[in-house]
Amino acid sequence: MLDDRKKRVLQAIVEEYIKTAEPVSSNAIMNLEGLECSSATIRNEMAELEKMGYLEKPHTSAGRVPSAKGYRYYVDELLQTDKITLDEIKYISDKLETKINELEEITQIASSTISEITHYTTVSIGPSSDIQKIENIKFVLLSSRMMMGVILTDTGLVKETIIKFDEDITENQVQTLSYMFNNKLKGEPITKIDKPLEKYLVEEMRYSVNLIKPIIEQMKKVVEEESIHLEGANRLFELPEFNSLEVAKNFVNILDEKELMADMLNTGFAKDINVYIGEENEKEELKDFSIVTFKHRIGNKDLGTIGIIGPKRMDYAKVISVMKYISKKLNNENKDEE
Amino acid sequence: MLDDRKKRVLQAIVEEYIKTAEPVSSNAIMNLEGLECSSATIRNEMAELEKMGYLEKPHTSAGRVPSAKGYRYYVDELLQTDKITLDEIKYISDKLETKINELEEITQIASSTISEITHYTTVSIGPSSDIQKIENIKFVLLSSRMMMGVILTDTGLVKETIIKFDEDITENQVQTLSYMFNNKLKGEPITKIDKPLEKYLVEEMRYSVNLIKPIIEQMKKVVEEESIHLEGANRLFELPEFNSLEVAKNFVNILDEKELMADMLNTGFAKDINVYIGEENEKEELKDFSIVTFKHRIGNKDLGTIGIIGPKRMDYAKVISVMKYISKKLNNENKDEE
DNA sequence: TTTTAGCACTCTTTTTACTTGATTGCTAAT
DNA sequence: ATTAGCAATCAAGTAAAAAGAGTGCTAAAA
Repeated sequence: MLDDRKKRVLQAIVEEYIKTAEPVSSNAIMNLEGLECSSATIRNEMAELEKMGYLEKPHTSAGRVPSAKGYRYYVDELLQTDKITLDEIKYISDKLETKINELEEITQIASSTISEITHYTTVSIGPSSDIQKIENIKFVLLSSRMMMGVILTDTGLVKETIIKFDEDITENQVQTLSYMFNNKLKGEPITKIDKPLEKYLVEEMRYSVNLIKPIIEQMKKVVEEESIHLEGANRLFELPEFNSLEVAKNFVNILDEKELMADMLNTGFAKDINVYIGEENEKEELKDFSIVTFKHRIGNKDLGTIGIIGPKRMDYAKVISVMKYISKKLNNENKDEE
Repeated sequence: MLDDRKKRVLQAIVEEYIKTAEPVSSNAIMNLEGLECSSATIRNEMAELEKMGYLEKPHTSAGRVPSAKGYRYYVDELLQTDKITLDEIKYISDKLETKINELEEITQIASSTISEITHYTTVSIGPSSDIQKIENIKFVLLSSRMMMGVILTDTGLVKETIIKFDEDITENQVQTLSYMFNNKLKGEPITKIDKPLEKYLVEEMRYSVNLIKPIIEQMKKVVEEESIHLEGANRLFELPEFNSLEVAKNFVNILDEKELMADMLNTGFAKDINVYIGEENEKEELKDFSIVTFKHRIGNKDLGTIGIIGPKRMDYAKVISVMKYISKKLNNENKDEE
């Protein structure tokens, strides 16, 4: 265990480094609250913290930088999650009060708000398809060979897609299809829309394959589609660590690989807010970054997951404070919706 | 006017510079076809071309680089638009033959194909809303206070949106609304969905404002929404000019400002393919880049506009060749759709 | 025993000077 | 009109030197 002064030194170094991105010297943090002693004393503490693995030295004559272990300790033990100003509270409230028509919009609004306040990049993704159940399916005839399929899920999400046929269809057929699909699928998980269902409908129920096949194919596609939303990709370029072109390129590549991100955000979590610091990320490409994931919900209705990507020296306190506030806000505002 | 050898020298320099991104020396282009003379002779021609404003020198002991005027002359007079290989033709054909469900998809497929072949970034945008007419409007009840509105336009586009109400609505009301909106709007430009219409429906036709207002608001929003699609944002980072962080940051900022791009692509064009070289771009932010816009269509059905963003030394010949081929292909393949 | 002042030592960063190499522009010969 | 030859120019690369920041250790003070 760390004694109180060591904790204070570690905290000061992490916070200073988050602010400046420069290795922190003993001079820089002396005389901070709780550290009213000489730089020599602090140097001694720093040397010990380094020996214990919480700090690192880029080279002999530089200051100290937190190690992954150091950040981890900071996040787990030292972090204060009320680092949010009145202005920020006002800003978030305003944003969340915008009139919302689709639940997906909440995720996007939350996502962009977080990006704006923290100045990091955010990625958001809807609730994963395996947990969603079908509440209602509708088909609408649009023109002689085209109809629209709409799925309403129990999480309040609406997924729609256009389906084209190679032959003309009638309003009557559409009605029958609506009725039949509803009957068959209401209450089932959306992943039920799949090949076996197609087979069943064609072979057992004797529906025309020309009709069923395009429907299943297209609906399956839309159901599986992860709609990934990115916010503030340019923000990270303001950070000094992005002065290395190496890192910058790396980052742009990460953003381009959407599956990677979707993967990240869908990994099973113990808690609603999870922090992955540098090397803790499973993916090699992410080891220079930290990621905080935030599964947000109203009541027990899963709305999706938001991921914040920033440098390892991300302002964890700010990020987590904002998330907690949004979470609270969502659940107060919308209590009546439950 | 430039004499033949000057044209040849200018062309050689532009093409060499496009290939290498290094200032071109007199040595590098001598002995190319049509330039069988000494480097001294070429130096004389280069000096003259510089005096006329077609070339520039980064510094005394460097080779020459084309000026904006040089590129412009090259694009207008020297460019050959059949610079497309058999492999590329095959690749494009394959891509365009994918089964397509929505017209919007064509634009995206064309856009990504162009990006893949040229290695530049592309931005695409659907047809501008002022030219589209309403072919059909449908409303579908989703749940007691929620319905979906679907607009089918004459360009084959489908725009849909979710509309929420503060009070319960019945299947009957939805039917009436469907009928009425269709009656009123069929054949009208989609921009007709606007405040005045709301006013008319509420005040003259005596519809409930609680019903009409959310509909108009939401439909107006979805109609005005420009869906911008980006492809290959990371490709530009392979180019040597992106080794300057300055330029890289600038580029990421451009990508983030979607309105800027939409603006660019919607600016009135004389021709279907337009080239804007560096400073010719109206927006300050774009002066280090060149942009080629491509308005593509099937018959006279406007499908949208694709913009290619690349460095000033973009391979104009390749880009324009690909566009012309796609344009031809679209109109042959889909002739029967007309 | 803990804290602190003092100072030599280390290593990066910045500065300066020097060398190399590519390319031009000019002159004079072809 | 073309070309060979060569001095002049300037970026880019290399090496050495100086400056600066921060530590770690020692010995004295609290």
